[in-house]
Amino acid sequence: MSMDAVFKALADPSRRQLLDRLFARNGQTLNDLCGGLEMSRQAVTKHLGILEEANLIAVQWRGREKLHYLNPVPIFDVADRWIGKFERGRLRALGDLKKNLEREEK
Amino acid sequence: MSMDAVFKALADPSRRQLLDRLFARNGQTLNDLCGGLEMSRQAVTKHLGILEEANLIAVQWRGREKLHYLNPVPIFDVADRWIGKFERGRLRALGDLKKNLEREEK
DNA sequence: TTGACATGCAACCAAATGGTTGCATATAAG
DNA sequence: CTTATATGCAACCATTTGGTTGCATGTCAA
Repeated sequence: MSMDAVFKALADPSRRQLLDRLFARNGQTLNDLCGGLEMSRQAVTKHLGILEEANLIAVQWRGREKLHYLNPVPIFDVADRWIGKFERGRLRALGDLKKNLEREEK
Repeated sequence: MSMDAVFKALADPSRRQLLDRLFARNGQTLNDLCGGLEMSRQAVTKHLGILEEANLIAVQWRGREKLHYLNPVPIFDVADRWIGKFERGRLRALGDLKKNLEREEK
């Protein structure tokens, strides 16, 4: 459950779209998730594999159907551990930038 | 200032490392940022270009030196607009998953 | 049992990515 | 002016990535 895998998984718009679809309706099958998309089923399979690898979706077999469930915990972790740091530094960094630009204008 | 560019920029560990370095000390030159790294200056230049493209760093010329400043605003935006949605759905999704697993155990 | 359906696996391909090297340009310093 | 320093630009290269197609496997239903 490396953070790098999560970042990489989120980097692709198709994968973010799949997460969006699962967010809208959880527990969809592979075929469900393929519906209306322009890529082939195999392309979706690969994307889902990468999301699964990053632990962003959990999978459950029901007979011949594979149900996909959104797991937003890694997203939460990334936001908390990594993005949170930058948010905390946000005002400071903007302050530096502003100060520097002001210095430059003199 | 597309969100896709931000996601893509954050996907690479070298670029996240560069942001970390700027977070530690803001306003470094290209040469500063190259120090101690294993890649060539040109590789760093390319990474900085991508970060700049994503508006994650702001640049300021001082003579022949290019100063780089961290801009965490796009990170904040991504966390707010996109990740925030999933955080809000976090408990719900986990509830679904748990409920489903329980159903399965019966 | 047989056929339809849901998914997996593997080979292959084009394009994007991350990196290098060599050379050019502009600014600072002696 | 000359030289060293800081950066940019462009060509090139190997690997990864996102996608395809074809075929195999497993499960449900008639």
